[in-house]
Formats: sequence, structure tokens, C-alpha cells
Amino acid sequence: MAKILSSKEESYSQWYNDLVVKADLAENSAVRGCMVIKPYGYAIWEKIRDTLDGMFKETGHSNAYFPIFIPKSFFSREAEHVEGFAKECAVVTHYRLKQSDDQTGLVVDPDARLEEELIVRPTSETIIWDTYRGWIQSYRDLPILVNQWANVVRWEMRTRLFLRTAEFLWQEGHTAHATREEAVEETRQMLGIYADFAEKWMAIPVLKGVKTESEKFAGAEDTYCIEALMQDGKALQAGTSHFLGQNFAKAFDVKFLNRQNQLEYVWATSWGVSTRLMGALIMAHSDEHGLVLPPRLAPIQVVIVPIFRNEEQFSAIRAVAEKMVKDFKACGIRIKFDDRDTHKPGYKFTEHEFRGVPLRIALGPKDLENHTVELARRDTLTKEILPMEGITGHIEQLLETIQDNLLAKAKAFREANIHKVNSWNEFKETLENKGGFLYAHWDGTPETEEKIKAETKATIRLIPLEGDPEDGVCVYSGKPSKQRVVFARAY
RNA sequence: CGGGAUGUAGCGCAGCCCGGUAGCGCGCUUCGUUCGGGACGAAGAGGCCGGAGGUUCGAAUCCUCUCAUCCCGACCA
Repeated sequence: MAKILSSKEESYSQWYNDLVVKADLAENSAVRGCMVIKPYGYAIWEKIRDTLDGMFKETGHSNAYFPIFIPKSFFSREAEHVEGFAKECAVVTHYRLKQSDDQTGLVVDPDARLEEELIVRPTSETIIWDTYRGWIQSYRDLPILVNQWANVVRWEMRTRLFLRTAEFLWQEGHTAHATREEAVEETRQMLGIYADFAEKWMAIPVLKGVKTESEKFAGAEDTYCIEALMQDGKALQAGTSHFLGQNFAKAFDVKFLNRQNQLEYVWATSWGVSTRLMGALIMAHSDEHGLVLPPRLAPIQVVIVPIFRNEEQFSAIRAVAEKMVKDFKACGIRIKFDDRDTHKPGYKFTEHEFRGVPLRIALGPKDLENHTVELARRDTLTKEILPMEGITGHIEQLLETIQDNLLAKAKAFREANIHKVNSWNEFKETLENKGGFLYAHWDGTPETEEKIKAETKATIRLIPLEGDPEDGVCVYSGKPSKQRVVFARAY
């Protein structure tokens, strides 16, 4: 079995970059910080998108679309929001190019300056709340449950394929409610949907919690998040859901008349996941043979590789393979018959393995003779010979087994990397030698949080939602604490 | 914006010190043998050596200036 990747232990980031490129998921583009998502990578994203889209609709949300450009003035309406995003905005200042005076190329036409500059959206709260003002007069207009699938731009200094790119794809839900309680409930519901999706589809267990004041979304009252643990012991924020209070309603003057005929500001939420999930997916399961995909998200779940010496054998195999493809498709299994005659079987084995196809069927003359197939599992790298009869049902089952196995493996890994630490020395030592999630007492002050970050690069990933209250003392300051929070180094 | 490095064939690199016909591996094309874990042989195609200036009879190589990219830090889903 071919090992094409550098070892994860040697250089995890090298391993990750090579994998993304070699598995045909994405590549760097001519534009700094922006990626090209290749067809195979995009197919995975489409599965993620379509599944989540269905879950949003199940819970009463509808899709809509708002402009990519946001008037600069909108941003300054919400003080925290503008402060959070101002440093990373792309700005449109002109609307026309012209031939340069010396005729050597195009220049920006100075006469075509925009009266008001436009921001390329880093997120859409402002434009959406400006729009909602016109949609909402009465409690009868509420709630508004809208989501949009879009691209956004955040001018990042350092970028990495999928994990942090200047432009990325995401969904952003923006809801408006008549009461605080309802908005909080929505925020938590969507967090639950993200957590559910991560576990059931991506086979990634996540922690749910609330961000600290310094880590929360600019403009939110509370930011909820799911955090996943990557194989190198670093945490990755996989999704966020914000309770925005009445901040944006106040900034954009969005009021409604309640049942008591009183004017009130509207309550808001927003929530999102991005193409970053692709990074999580890759780093959660893959190995030195390449990508490992959970069957539920794999664009191709089963591939059939024919083995033949001559045209006669090939056509005999083709007949059997095409019948199998038909049977599998009838069961809703995504199967592909790799009938290219331009590559040899060994090459195809490696290639599909690299791209994370969960199951591979090899079909050769011996199999036709014995009515068998050779079945190889990507997650365990094991092979077995099975009778052709009943193969469809067997594989249907096996795909579920693989899905479960990946989640179980990821869970076991996470359990092994959760550490309760009780002293500052223990904190530093564990972080350095083991990584993972550190459960530790914290005195609740941003100052301590900041100092810990400066000294160790570890941040508070979240305050657990279902944390057991437990009296203790802050690992750093020794001041009293009521609950452990989760620290980690993060992406 | 600080610190470090690199620009030579589609990709990965050597050549540069010591100036003199531009090379290697992979990939690509054709033919033949192969085909149950990235096949082998033979023959081919492909490059103003990032750009501009200079030194020289002669520059990938020396000098100056530029542009770009990557890595490491400060910011972030």
C-alpha cells in the first residue's frame, strides 16, 4: 500500500496541505489568500450544504439572498461590530477602469470614484438588519427565519486552504424574534443542529459551549459554539450561533408593535458554518494514505475497479459491474465503476484510497469464476473476499458500520485528549506534552484569559453549556472559580 | 508591518562560488510488452532561467534596482 504523504507526526501542516492538494480538494489560486475548490472537494461541500439546508428547512427556515456589497456607513452603526471587522475589510472605491495615458494598460478611472464606498461583506448582519426594518412593523411579522448561502471576504494575513481563506463559502442564518426567550431558544436550537450534523454526518464529536467576552462575535450578546478536536491536539471552532440581543435592532431602528400596542426593539440571532468544515473533516479522520471520508458525506461511497488482461475479460467484467452499479443505485448507494483503460488497477487503488472512497470492490477474472468480489475498507485498510450474492445488502450495512466506526474512533481520540488540570504547572506541562482540551478553573476575568494566552497560546475555547458547577481556584491567579472552562490551542 | 527564504519545462528540483551549447526526476505524447497494490523498455514534445538596468567579446551564473511567492511572528470562522 502506497504511502504518498509525509508523516503526520513529522509535520502536521505539511501533511494537511499535501493532502488537500493531492486528493484534488482544492488548490491555491492566482489571487493571494483565495482558493480554487476543485470538483471533488466541491462535491463534498455540496453534500454538507445540501444536508444542512434540509435541516434548516425542517426547522422552518427559508433561504434568501442579500447583496455582496455593503455601504460603508452601515458598518459604523454598531460600535462593536465595526471594531471587530474593520481591520479585515475589502473596500470597493471605484466602478470603472480606463486605458492609461501612455496606453500601456488599464488604470482605475479617478473620475469614477464611488460617492459612498462599498464593503465586500465579511458577514451580512448590517445589510440584513437594514432590510428587516422594512419588513417588520408588527408582532405578526415575526419571527423571520432566513438563511443565505453566500461567499464572504475577510482580508486575512495568513491563510490556509479551507481553514482560513480570504474568501470563503458559508451559510449565515439571520432571524428576528418578538422576545428574548424565543431568540435565545433559536440560538440554542441552531447550535444543536450544528452539533448534530457534526456527529451524525461528519462523524466528528463536538463540545458545545459559550464563548468568553473576548472571544465572542463582534456585536453579539452571547456567542455559542461547537469545538472539535483535530488529530494534532488542536481545537477547531466548527460552527457558531449568536444571540444578538437587540443590538442590531437598535442600530438599524427595527421596532415592532407588540400585542399590548407598545413599540419594542426586535430580538436577533445569527449563525453560521463555512467551508472550514472541510478542514475539520480532513483533519478529523484522514491518515497517511490520504483522505478518509465518512460514507454519508462521500461523493462516491463505493468504487468498482476492474482487473483484466484483455478486451474479452474486460467486457465480461463490465457486464457484471454494470449490473452491480444498477443494483447499488437502486439502494441509494453512490457507486462508480472506474472503467478507465488508461490506468492500471494498482494506480486506481491508490488514487481512490487517496481520495477517501469508503469502499472499493475489485472485480477480476478469478471473481467472475468464483462469483466473488474483493472488498476493501478505507477506514481500516482491510480486505476480504465475499460472495457476489447479497453484496448489496452487505455493503449497505458496512457503510453504516464505517460511519459509526469513524465517530467511535474520533470520540475515543477526544476522550483520550481531555485533561483536567488543577495547577499552573500542570496546565503548561499538559498543554506542551499532550495538547487536547484542558478543563481548568478560571477566575472569569479577561485579564487572566489574556495572560494565559500570551504565555501559552492557549485560549478559552468555550464555557461548557452543561458544565457541572464545581468550586475551585483559577489555575493562573488562584482566585475562586465556580466552573471549569475548556482551554486549548486552536486553529 | 517586522524576521527568514525562494523565483530555472505542467509539478518538484540541480546548475550559480569558479561567466562559455540549459539539465535531472515526475508528469505529458507515440509504439511495444504489461494489467489482483502507483508497470517496464524505446523513441519524442516541452524553458527569453520572475522583470528592468548594468559589467563583459559573452550572463541562469557577477553587480544594482524592482516585482512576486512561501515560511515564522502580531489579527482571525
